[in-house]
Amino acid sequence: MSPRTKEQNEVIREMRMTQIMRAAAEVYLEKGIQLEIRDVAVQAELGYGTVYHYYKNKHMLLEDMLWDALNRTESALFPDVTGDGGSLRKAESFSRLLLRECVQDPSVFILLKTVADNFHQFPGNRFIKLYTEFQERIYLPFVGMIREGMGSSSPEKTANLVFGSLVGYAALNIHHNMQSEIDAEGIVNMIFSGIRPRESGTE
Amino acid sequence: MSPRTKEQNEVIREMRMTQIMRAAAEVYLEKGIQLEIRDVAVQAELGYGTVYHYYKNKHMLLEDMLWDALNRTESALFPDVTGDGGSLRKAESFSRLLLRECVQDPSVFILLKTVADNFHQFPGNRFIKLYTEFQERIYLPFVGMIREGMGSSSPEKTANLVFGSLVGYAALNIHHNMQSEIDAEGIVNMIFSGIRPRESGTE
Amino acid sequence: MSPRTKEQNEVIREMRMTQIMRAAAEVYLEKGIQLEIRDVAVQAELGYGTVYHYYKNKHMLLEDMLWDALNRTESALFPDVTGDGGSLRKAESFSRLLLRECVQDPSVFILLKTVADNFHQFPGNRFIKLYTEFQERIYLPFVGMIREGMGSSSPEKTANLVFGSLVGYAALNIHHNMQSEIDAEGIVNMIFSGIRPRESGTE
Amino acid sequence: MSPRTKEQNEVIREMRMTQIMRAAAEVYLEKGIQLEIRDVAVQAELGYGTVYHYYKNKHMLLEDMLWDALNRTESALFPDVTGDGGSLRKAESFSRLLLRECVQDPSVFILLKTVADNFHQFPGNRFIKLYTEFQERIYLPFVGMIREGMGSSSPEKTANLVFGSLVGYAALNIHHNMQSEIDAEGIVNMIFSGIRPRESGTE
DNA sequence: GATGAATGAGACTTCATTCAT
DNA sequence: CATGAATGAAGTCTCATTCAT
Repeated sequence: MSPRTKEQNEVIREMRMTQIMRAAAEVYLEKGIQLEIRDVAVQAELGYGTVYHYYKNKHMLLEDMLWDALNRTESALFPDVTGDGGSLRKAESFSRLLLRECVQDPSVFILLKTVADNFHQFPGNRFIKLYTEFQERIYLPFVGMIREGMGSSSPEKTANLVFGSLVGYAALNIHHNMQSEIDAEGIVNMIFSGIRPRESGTE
Repeated sequence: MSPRTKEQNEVIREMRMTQIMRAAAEVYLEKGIQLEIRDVAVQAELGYGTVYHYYKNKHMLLEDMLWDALNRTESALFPDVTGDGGSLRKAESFSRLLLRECVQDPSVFILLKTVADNFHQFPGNRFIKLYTEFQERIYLPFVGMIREGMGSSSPEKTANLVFGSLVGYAALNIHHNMQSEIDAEGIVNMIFSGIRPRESGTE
Repeated sequence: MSPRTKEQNEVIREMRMTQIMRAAAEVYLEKGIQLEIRDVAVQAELGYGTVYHYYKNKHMLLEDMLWDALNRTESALFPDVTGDGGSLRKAESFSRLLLRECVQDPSVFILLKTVADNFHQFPGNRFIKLYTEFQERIYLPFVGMIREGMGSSSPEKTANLVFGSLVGYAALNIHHNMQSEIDAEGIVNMIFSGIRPRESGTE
Repeated sequence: MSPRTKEQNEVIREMRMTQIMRAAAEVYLEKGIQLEIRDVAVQAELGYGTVYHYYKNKHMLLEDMLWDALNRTESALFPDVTGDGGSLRKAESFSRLLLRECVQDPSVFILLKTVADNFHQFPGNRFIKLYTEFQERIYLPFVGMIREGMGSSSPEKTANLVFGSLVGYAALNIHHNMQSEIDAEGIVNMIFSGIRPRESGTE
């Protein structure tokens, strides 16, 4: 009866959802949590009914977008990070990659900012699971690197400091349309030269 | 003739408006731009009609709150900053004070975050004037200190870096209810040790 | 205890109420039924609390204003009208005076227009009494003049025709700020030359 | 691809908007400018959300209703008017048609009354354009007929007189639920016999 | 799968009115 | 008497969501 096979439909489905999430991220960048489904539909060049065809409601869409971003963040970070070198080097590399992802992928930026802001202004506790997973899959590994690399007594504080700075810096540039100016190398060097333990001896 | 004198009324007005702005800042911290006038009224322990007695609408209230914060920020920074010492010292001092204001005064935090985010998610261009004044009265002086202190070729980039980091760090802590953990001294030292030009000579 | 005698207070009271009604008429001319008590207060150069000191609510104020206008209309018309001459002459004279009152006294105009519009858009049936009295004291006498003057089979229809025309003409001019252009003589002549029974034969 | 074609949707839109405007005119007749969107929706047998689906707000709805009435007024008048006969005959015919339209089509009546009242009580200057067009398309042609027909030195005054009278007469009858009594022939004869220049000589 | 017509919950805002001073 | 601070009922409007096609 159907002129399309199941597989074809599956492909369309996949495509549409990606298209919608991408649009949502772009609109979110502009309007924040106040984004309207209608805006998303316009941005995606779809009717707004179509958005509802794929997402039961606004929050499911945002949630899906953020889960997707979490997955992509993880894949972007870990192949490269888990490598050689001292742990602090890893943390630096991790930070650099994070920043680069932010610039390239709006939804990754949104994820990080949203986590940094503790999902304030997101209603309900729909996002607790997402937050927990972010902690486990992204934040705690990062804290680990810092701990190992510095022997710091409170690696969480340091991690927060780095994480907050990175996200704040990214936000400032992105919201002022200066993505291109973001100097991942520079800021990461700065931050880490600031936190790196004073080399003993000759100072 | 008049039951209350003009002065008495003026005092009441002043008081109420401050009370309302304070309440608004607190609610904003929790709900962001989605704050409802009803919440503000509840927080201020007033009927919501009273809020409308003083502010024509939500945005006028927020605007007034931010102007007020701008004034307080300025007064908090400059008496102390314009002092002795090298310019970089001044910039450090400035940063430290900024962070402390953020912690003590929610509306200052909101101002800084809002400026950093370029008023994205604030509708219309009601806030251009505020932004311009912030630039003139807070940001440019800060850029000046950096320029003098570092001879950097792009003090703006450095200022953005510092400013973004400070605000990002503050946001992360405030939104996770860790104001008390904010280590103004620590983060400012870190940032400035990161940007301070390498001392030539013996290193 | 009171520094003013009862009489003095009575005088003030009288004065204030007139002042308020006058202001109300002026505002009504501009904003219609949507007039706000605050506007009236501004126009009367009083605090809006003061208006409420004299009038329990908006509708009582309007009602009082219209009753007042009714009384003034009656006194303006009848001394002069009940005179000599044929009844049609009286009706003409009546019409002319009516129009002149309209121009000089906004609240008379409002009364006539409101009656012509059957108090549509006035809520409730607060105004039935006023309407009835208007009929008895102004409209029916006028119908009587027409009946006598024309021997018409339906003097009401003719009266409506005249009354509607007068009010419509007045409204058009007043709302276009052309009170000064109102040519009472002209329009009344026109209307009455139109309704006057054709004089037969020898003229 | 599309479930309903663009054309189908266009037809629905057109229908609904007409339905809503018609309902609005009916409600306006009863409540005037104080009409509520809810009443309009009830009258149109639609949810009030649907009204907002088509009209951004109350004033846009009224504006559209009046533009529509202007167009219909024009089409009703001119095919028949631009005909044979002396200009005064045309003006009479024009007046008769105008009055008939008023009776049959509430929104035409509202348009004429609103214009006569110079949009007093309509807020803002949203309606200037409409007023101007009314002048050009309806009023000035009418003034022209009068000028030609009478050689009057001030055809505008005469036109105002006629127009004001017609609208006032219509208003009185309509607001007293006496549409059926409106005697277009009669009042038009009356008015024009009143303004027609006395035939010199032989009468 | 794709769409926009239809809808009402709920937020926003106005403004009449009360009342303490 | 005179006033404006305070208030919430009631209207305006937005926007997420449902659903017929």
